[in-house]
Amino acid sequence: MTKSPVKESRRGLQEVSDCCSEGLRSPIGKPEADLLAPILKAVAHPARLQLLSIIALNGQACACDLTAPVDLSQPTVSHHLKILTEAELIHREQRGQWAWFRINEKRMKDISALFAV
Amino acid sequence: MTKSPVKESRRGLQEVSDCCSEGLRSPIGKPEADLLAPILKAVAHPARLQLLSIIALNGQACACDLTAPVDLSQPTVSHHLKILTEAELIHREQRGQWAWFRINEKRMKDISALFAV
DNA sequence: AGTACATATTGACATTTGTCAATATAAAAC
DNA sequence: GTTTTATATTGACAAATGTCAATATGTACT
Repeated sequence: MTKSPVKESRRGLQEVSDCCSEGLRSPIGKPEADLLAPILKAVAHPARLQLLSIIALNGQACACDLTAPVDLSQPTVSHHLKILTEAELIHREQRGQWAWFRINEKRMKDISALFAV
Repeated sequence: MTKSPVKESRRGLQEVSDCCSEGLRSPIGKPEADLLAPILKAVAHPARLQLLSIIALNGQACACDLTAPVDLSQPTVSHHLKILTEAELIHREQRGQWAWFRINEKRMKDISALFAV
């Protein structure tokens, strides 16, 4: 066995807390910054903040209930949910014809820790 | 006295914790989201994360020491520092010909609290 | 007032982002 | 299998963002 290809390719946005457990006070180099920025970018949009809030508030939420409150078209909301999902800020689960979303608590904790004093 | 014009106009990015002290679990409406998003946007960039980290790490930092580590041109770094300053994530202070920056601890706490479980 | 140094602004440009209408796909119900 | 309902994808477009070279402004020292 020469190399573990799976673990290597699977890193991506995976383990934020691995790099920056001491928050901004531990040095953030370019690699760490490139890992963190897309996650924060995903959260840095008014509609996506609202979506996160609704999902967090109810523990879970169906996509069908997420279009009205943000006052955007269905495709646009679907797009925002995809961005949140790909940043692993939320989990997606198919139930029948509905898509249900839950908060990824770990990611929230990671972000919170990053800015903790 | 009919209205307080100063307080009204001065709100802007000012008091984040006023709206969202219970984090994502308290409902975030459009007004709150529009208040928060620009602040998070300011932080959601690799170079700006690195800048924040360096400033936080040293307690303070001179602009003159911030160009080299992020490997960008002087105008670009100046631009990023302006964005961080306008989002009130850092404080700017002129000392002679140098610009010094300090972290705005309150803002960090606010962001941290927003994502706290 | 003239020079040297630190930082900011301007203008230009390529890239990315947010949005929707139209369409496609998936899942259930009939 | 056809129809309905929920969600995703595509394609197009305007707007915002990140970057730099060139230039301007500010601050101190002679």
